[in-house]
Amino acid sequence: MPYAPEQIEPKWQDFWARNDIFRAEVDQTKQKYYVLDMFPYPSGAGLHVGHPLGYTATDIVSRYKRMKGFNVLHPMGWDSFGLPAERYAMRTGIHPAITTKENTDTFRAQIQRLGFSYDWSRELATTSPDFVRWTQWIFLKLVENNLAYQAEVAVNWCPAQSTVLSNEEVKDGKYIETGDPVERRLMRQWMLKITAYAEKLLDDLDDLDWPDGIKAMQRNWIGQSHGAEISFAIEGSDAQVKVFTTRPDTLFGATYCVLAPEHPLVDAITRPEQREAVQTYVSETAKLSSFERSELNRDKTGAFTGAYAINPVNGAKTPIWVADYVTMDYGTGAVMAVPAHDTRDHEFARKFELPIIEVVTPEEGHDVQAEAWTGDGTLVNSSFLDGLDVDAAKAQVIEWLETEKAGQAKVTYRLRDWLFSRQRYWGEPIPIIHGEDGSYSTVPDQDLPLLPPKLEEYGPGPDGAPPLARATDWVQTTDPTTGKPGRRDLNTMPQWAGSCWYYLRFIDPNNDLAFVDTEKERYWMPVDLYVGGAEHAVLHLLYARFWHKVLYDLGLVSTAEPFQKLFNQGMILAHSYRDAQGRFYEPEKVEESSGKFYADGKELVQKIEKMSKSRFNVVNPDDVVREFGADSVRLYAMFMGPLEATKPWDTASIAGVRRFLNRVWRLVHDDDDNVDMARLTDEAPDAALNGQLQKMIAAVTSDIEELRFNTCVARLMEMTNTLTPMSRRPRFVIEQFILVLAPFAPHMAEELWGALGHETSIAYAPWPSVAEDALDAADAELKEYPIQINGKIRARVMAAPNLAGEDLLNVVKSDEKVAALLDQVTVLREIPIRDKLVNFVVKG
RNA sequence: GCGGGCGUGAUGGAAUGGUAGACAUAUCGGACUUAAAAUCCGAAGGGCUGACGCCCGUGUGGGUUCGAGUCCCACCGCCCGUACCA
Repeated sequence: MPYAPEQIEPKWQDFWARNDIFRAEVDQTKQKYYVLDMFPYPSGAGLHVGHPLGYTATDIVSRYKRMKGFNVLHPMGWDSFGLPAERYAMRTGIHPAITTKENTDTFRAQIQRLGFSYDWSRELATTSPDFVRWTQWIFLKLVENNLAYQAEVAVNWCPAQSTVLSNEEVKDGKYIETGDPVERRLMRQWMLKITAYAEKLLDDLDDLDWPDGIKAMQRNWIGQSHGAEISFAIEGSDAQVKVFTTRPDTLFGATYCVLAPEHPLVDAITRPEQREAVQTYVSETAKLSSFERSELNRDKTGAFTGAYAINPVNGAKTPIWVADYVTMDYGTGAVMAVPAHDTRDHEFARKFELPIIEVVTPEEGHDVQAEAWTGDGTLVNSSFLDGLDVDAAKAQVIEWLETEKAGQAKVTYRLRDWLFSRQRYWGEPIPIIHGEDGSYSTVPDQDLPLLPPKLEEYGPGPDGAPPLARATDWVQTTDPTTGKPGRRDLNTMPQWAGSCWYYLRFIDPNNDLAFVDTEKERYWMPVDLYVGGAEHAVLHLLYARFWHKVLYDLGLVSTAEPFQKLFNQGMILAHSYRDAQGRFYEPEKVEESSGKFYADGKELVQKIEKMSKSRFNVVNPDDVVREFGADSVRLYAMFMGPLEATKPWDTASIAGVRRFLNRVWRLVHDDDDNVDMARLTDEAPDAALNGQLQKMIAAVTSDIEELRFNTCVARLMEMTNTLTPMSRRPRFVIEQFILVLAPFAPHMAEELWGALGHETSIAYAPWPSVAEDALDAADAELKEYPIQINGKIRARVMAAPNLAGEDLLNVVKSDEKVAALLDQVTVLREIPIRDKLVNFVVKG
């Protein structure tokens, strides 16, 4: 019987589980290594081949680090609150907890079939009461420290579904599931003060070993900008309008001011004769969705208030307009407009015929009346700033403003506070009790967790109230601190809450006294390697960093950052097939013929796209495991290409790695499936074979450290290709090879390790070290040196390896062919490169 | 617009500034077989040539260098993120 993964894989998975092989405990004598995957939402669709990609990578690192002697923490759990289960409950009446449990069981079984070395004793789910308890406890820490507050904010309201939607569920002003329009509505919501951490979140990025792209996205999202806040007095009023600008140097070029339509001063300053026009404009704007309002190609619109602001620097009267190109949620909600040097102001000024005053000299031939000049230049028309460049003028004008008390330097962030309430059922209820007088108090620690109440129906409550409002008995309660009647908060937390701290709970998942034990936390944190998709680049990773920093400032965790090294696996795409009408076909129904594709007699177009049900191109890992085995799936996932690259899945190509594993099996087994004693020898390998082995070990070791698994697999294949035709195979080489194979194809490695007579699991066998002297001895005989003439290869010379300098030149020049080549020309320069090549620079 | 990334055979991809295409898929040829599958061995970037060989070749155009897929500049194309951010 040949290699049969369907038999050996379940056997070893069972062995690992029964013997707690991957159980991790604090051990101060060993160096720790914490490898974490972004835990999945257990959806009804089951695992997707994208999951095993990242999980295989972290599993290889975990197994490698264990063999290197590290104490490895490698846990898995479930981000199990989520909307699909709730929607399913609304349709069927089946409680989301039931659906969630079923899906989790499916996911767990699918993941276990791939042979990952998780410490399953640490499995957790964000929906479990024990976990919810501590999520709520941390939220209350935020409340206690004034980092959570309630405010009236605009939310996405979907009238057709009578529910609030998250930003992620809204695209182009419509609910992505049904296409129903979504409008803005003011509601009282819980907000988390993430803006208080904007600066730390930005600064601490510098020391993290994260991909530059992700750091850049976080920096962008936080959006720090340096400028000035400037106060403009309003003519005939005590009020002032404060504007934020990054170009205070252009203050002399301000020809009007603009308030956002929602700006609180709009009403107060609008002159009676303009009131009707302004009110009409403001209410028209309010009707627009945020999508319509932010459409880039929209014409500028606005209305004049009739009021004038006084430019503090020169006393100039500038008209105050209301326009929706200024939004209330950035800066101060008001701007000074400098049309000569800002493209948006320029466009507005041209439309409403407002003056354009040049204050920075543009480059030759640029006319600010025709187009704004936003580059550097020399200040003009600006009194005491004349002659300065932009940077000097900024500093100068800020100094002047501070002296005159008309403004000051100011740093503004794009980051907004985090809207933390959802009008949902399947989430952690916000543990707050509201008093009749409008005050609120927190649910005491000993009453946590506060779980979602039992409901008959999971849809929105009466009058569009959140679903929790249906549980009237639950809502009506007594405030345990005051003894007065109160009402529970009707909101739940967003799905992000659990993932903000789950990596801490993995360290100590069963602790009843604390969210994590201090000593264990000190031992295991920070996470040394965190692998997941780039779709969480901003939201999850920013939210988790925020919570972690709050916990750090409260002295509850020992590191300022949770995830030291981050790596993003690339997206996996797949072939899709569609006909001229745009209908998709399942790949099994497609036939290929001379490079074209057909189904039902129609010619199809093949495309590489994201996997999705509607395109019929989703690959289920279970099917692939059944057909090829888990080790093949793992190897293929790694062999496809660089981990971070977006790349297409091609099930046919798995045959290649399966063939490789078949060959590996036969390195040890004969045709009758017995250990092949005839070929396996106890002789030491010759220098060439040992050299290749050592090079392979060195290459795989450094490639694992750098997460370049695709080339690891290629190195393993090369070794096998060398060993396969050999009639005598040194046991030493075979065993070293199996050790290096172990992290990649652990079932195969355990099986062969056992077949060769080892009685303990290969999981903790020491990783082979590289014999440096064997590396040098590798090419004991001859190697080929390419000979270049003026950089082009003209000959090849066989000579001893590792030659350099004069030695190399002498050998090369004594070669007949080289001598002939050099005979006709004048050699200007000789460039011998040690162990590589020789280049002759010649003339004639 | 801004930020990040990517362009290499039929295909996935490899290559500390030093032999471009490792490794694999698909293809073709051979061995084994009554036959097929499996397995093993071999061929293969393009062009010219009977052959030895020669020329061209990593999106395009320049540059640095003895030598560039790799470094620098400009451009073209594609992907991802983000945007009236003052």
